[in-house]
Amino acid sequence: MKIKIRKIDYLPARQVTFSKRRRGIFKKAGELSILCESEVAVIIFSQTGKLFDFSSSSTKDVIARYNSHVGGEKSDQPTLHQLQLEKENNIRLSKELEDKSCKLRQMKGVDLEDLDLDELQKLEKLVEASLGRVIQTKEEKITSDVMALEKKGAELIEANNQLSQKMVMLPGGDSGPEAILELENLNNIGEESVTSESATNVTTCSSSAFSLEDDCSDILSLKLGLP
Amino acid sequence: MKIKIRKIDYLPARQVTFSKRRRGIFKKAGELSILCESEVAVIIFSQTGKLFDFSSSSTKDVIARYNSHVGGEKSDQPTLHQLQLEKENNIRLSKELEDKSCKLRQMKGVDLEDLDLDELQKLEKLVEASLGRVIQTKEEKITSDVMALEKKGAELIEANNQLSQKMVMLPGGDSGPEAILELENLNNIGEESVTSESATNVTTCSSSAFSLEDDCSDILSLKLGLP
DNA sequence: TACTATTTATAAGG
DNA sequence: ACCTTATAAATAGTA
Repeated sequence: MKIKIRKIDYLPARQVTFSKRRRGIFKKAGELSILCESEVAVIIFSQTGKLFDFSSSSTKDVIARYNSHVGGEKSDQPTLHQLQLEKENNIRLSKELEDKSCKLRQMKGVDLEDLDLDELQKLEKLVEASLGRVIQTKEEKITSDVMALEKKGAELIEANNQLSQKMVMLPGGDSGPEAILELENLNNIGEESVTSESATNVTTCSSSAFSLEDDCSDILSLKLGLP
Repeated sequence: MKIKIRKIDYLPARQVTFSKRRRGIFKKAGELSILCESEVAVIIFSQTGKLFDFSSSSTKDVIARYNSHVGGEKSDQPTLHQLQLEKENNIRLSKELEDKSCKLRQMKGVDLEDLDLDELQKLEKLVEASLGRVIQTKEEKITSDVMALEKKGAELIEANNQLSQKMVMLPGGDSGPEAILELENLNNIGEESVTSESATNVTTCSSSAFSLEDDCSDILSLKLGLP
């Protein structure tokens, strides 16, 4: 009764064998998955194109797992779970963003209709305190900027003095005196364009609310009347 | 030598059985595909997660055929592109959130180190203006709250009067007089708990910054000494 | 589908 | 991992 493993020509016999062996394989697959705690899927298409499948869990899951193991190459398979996570993340972020926007608007003193009196008073205190800190920071900034300017001005004057001393020792050079700047000239430039090195790492917060479109050239680029 | 179909506890035996039966299934699958001219794929993940697969043609092809047979359900295919979109969306939201957080902190007067003088001055003006609006809103609120209170107080007094008039007409009822409240009593409650209907739709902005944990019971729930 | 003769798979042990 | 062997299981052919 042994048979050769080659196509069974007689159709009814083939159909019977197909059905018997198919059940046999499914049974073996189930046994394997239980005996060895493994995940198994069997997919069979009959000659007529009919689909039969068996899986210890879910054929789709096993296929997904297969794709994630095999398919670094192309296909989709970081799969639904990941997509779900991303979507949840998205929803969370949107909520946080909405919350922050709401608070920001309230800090700006708009959209206050929904606040009750107690909240309004707390908000007032908050904004008041904020204003105090801003003013204090601003004043500290002015102080330090002025000090930095004075220091640089003094250095410039010193440098200028040294330069003009060298000038007068050169033959035919009488352009020296015009290059000398006094300290007062430097200080009077004042609050318009004090930025020297502070505006470099603000890019993290591209503040469109309080624009930072100043890009004044460095005050040190003084044209000393030199070639 | 018959065995029960349940997990083999002894690891080495399990491993041996796994490999033997796996080969057995693969052999059977190959035989079936030849004998009956069918397309077969077997996918097995060992307990340790290792993948073994067999197919009469190509496991991927069989999976593709499986998906086209099963997959009218849209679940798996739109993923890759969609996942990409979700991720980009996520990144965008994160950036916006960071930006909003930064601005919010600056509005609160912290993290001002990176601002230059010009920006600080603009911020000061902004906060100043905000404070003005908050104060104005607060005062409007106080006015309208007080007016609403006065109106309700008047209505209550009117209602009370009508009730006590009915009381005196009833036999044996002398609990009437204590229920009467004067307008002054109502107004003196004042700023502690004025919220009547304004705190319902604030939930969109769960303000932890300026807490809104007031939940005072309605001022209208006056116990008139009735049964 | 059911039976049975036979082959095949495999559990246990070396 | 590979053999052996006893036994269980699968199955080809038949009714």
